Amino acid sequence: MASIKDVAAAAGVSVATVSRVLNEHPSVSADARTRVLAAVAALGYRPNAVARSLRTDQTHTLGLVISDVLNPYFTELARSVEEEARALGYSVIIGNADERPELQDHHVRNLLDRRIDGLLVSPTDGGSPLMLDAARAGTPMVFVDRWIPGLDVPVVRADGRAAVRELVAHLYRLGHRRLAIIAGPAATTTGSERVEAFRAALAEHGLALPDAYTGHGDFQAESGRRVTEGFLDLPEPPEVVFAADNLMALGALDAVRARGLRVPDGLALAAFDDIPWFVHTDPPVTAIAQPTGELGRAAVRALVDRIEGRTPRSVTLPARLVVRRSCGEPAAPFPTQSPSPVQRSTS
Amino acid sequence: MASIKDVAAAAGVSVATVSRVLNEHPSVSADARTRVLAAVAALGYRPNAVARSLRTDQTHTLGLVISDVLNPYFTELARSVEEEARALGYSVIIGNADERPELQDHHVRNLLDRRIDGLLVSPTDGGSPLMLDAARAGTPMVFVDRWIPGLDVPVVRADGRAAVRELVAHLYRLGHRRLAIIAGPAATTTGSERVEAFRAALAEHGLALPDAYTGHGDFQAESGRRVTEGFLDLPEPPEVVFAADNLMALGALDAVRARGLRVPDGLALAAFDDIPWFVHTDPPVTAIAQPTGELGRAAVRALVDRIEGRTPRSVTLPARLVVRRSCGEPAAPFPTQSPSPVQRSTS
DNA sequence: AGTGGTTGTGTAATCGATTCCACGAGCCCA
DNA sequence: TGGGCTCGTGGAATCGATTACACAACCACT
Repeated sequence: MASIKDVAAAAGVSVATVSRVLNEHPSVSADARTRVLAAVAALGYRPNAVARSLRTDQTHTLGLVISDVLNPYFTELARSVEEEARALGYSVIIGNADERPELQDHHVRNLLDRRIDGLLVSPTDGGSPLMLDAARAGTPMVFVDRWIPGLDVPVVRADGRAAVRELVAHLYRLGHRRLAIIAGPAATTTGSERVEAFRAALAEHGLALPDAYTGHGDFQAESGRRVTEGFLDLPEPPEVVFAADNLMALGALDAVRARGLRVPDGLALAAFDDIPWFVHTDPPVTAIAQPTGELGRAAVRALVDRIEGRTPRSVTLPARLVVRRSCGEPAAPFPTQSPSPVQRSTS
Repeated sequence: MASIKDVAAAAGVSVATVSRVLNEHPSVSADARTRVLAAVAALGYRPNAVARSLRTDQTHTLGLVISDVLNPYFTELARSVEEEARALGYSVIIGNADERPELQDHHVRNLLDRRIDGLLVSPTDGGSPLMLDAARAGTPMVFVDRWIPGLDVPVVRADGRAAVRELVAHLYRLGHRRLAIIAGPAATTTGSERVEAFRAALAEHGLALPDAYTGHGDFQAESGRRVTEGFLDLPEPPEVVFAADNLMALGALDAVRARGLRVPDGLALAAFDDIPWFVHTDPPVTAIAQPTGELGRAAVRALVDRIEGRTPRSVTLPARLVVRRSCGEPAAPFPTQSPSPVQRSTS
């Protein structure tokens, strides 16, 4: 593959001049410029990004470490991150942690070794020494969706509390009183926050959240199935299960179906994170939708601000409830007189 | 961040010795080794992968350009690719082409500029000059799922012909005679092959595939919806629609539902590519399942063989039919006496 | 004692870019 | 005419690693 020296030789100039042409430095004569550009075209020359990075100490690359690529929420996030990064002149290397802290560490280490310009993380745990050190050492970093408390790192996330209150109000209105939750890992902020929001919302209606109705999952489908089976085995099973993410909801759906029960009569279901498939499941699933694309874009903007010397801002956007049929009430065929801001999907 | 010079100074040796210790070169004294390792630990030194790549001309990185990240098939593929690559000591940079040739080109160019060791591509079209040149110039490359004819590049893919024949036999047995297909772009191999396999299978039953029953989609949901609406507007609409990928099937499901019809009574549906959600849709969707994980792993192995000087092999694995309820017959509650190798899912 | 071989180490070249600095040419103005 | 500009250019240092080569020290043989 041709290098800058070959181009310089072909154009009859020095490598410095070639570099200046390529970087649009003003003081290059028109004559030299055309000769260089001709040589570049003739040789099919492309600058070696590795060499450039070594010299300039910038890779124009962002690292994105997400918790689980098979989760459509994170896929959509990754997509919007890549789009916004591309628009700003950066590429993205994605690391999939699969909800495993040691894999997350592997990717963070790998990305740091590659001298990425900045790191976007949705941590699977409270943070390894590696990540904490990197943050404190000044590696540009932004947390997205989940975060690690106590670090001076901007956070871009959705606030689901209002939507969870709406959801609980909706469930209460439908007559449900025994409400259970499948929580995520307590080490993640989204794992604990969603439980707290749910518990607080229940309290507003004078309802408690007993331990037996608090299942511990890991944000993956299998745990949703396992926890739901436990609920169904209780002497007094819950009437509704609220899964803290879409994959655990999928597992719950499996478990209900495996018992020969139906949603919502046997057990009603709601989920955090809305995805296109929820419109088509049997029945369509009531969910709390995050503004995923907006979160990804905002996270990239914050990170690039940090990298380029501007001051990054944390961003919190509201999530919203999307009512479908998995909790009992058939979606109204026409707008009801409901004064609440609950949205109804078209499904 | 500490460099090799800092380590050398701290350990009281030359940079060459540090490098030897790090690369496990045999002729280093035990004494020097321990001093170097101590300095490495004390400084928290990590080798700069950028500098190393420049010198060795290897990045230990594979590029993966996929057609659409939002398609669960490709997500699963990407995941297995990353896993296998990691096991073999490589990282992966994913580029999402979104079924747009110019975006595909952008990513290929970007990856080549970064001097990735090899490229895994699932082409969205017949191949741009850039990609053809790279292949001919000797860039290690492997095609996965889709390929470009006429290039000497190994191909790792699934052969769906047998499964399509089984599907058509299944549909015929259920009494369906008017069968339509939503094809992918003719520029992709999977776009044209699936139509050909379908047409050939129909011919075995004495059925034709009229133009009116051949819809042209682009592998994304919206096109599935549009084509299906067209089918439903025909004076004599088809009884079954076979979507050439899962997203177009999702679009078809939308279109059917929007008309107030139901699957399979209003219109039966089958899809190429099976995904976890198809078990939970209303009704569960009959699909042709590819051995996705195996494909991803085989593709990485072929590419790494090529990179490391061994001779890569093309691989073709069979796809298989998974019968569910979207074509009419309720899944049998117990194994039938069917002598055919058709698999039945547990849904 | 001299020869040859092994072992451990350092010096310096190298990868492909960017960029500081020096220098010559041309111009303007005093 | 000469001093000070600006402009265009090339030489060379530099980024952080790897590695060819030279060499010193040591050992083992003849």
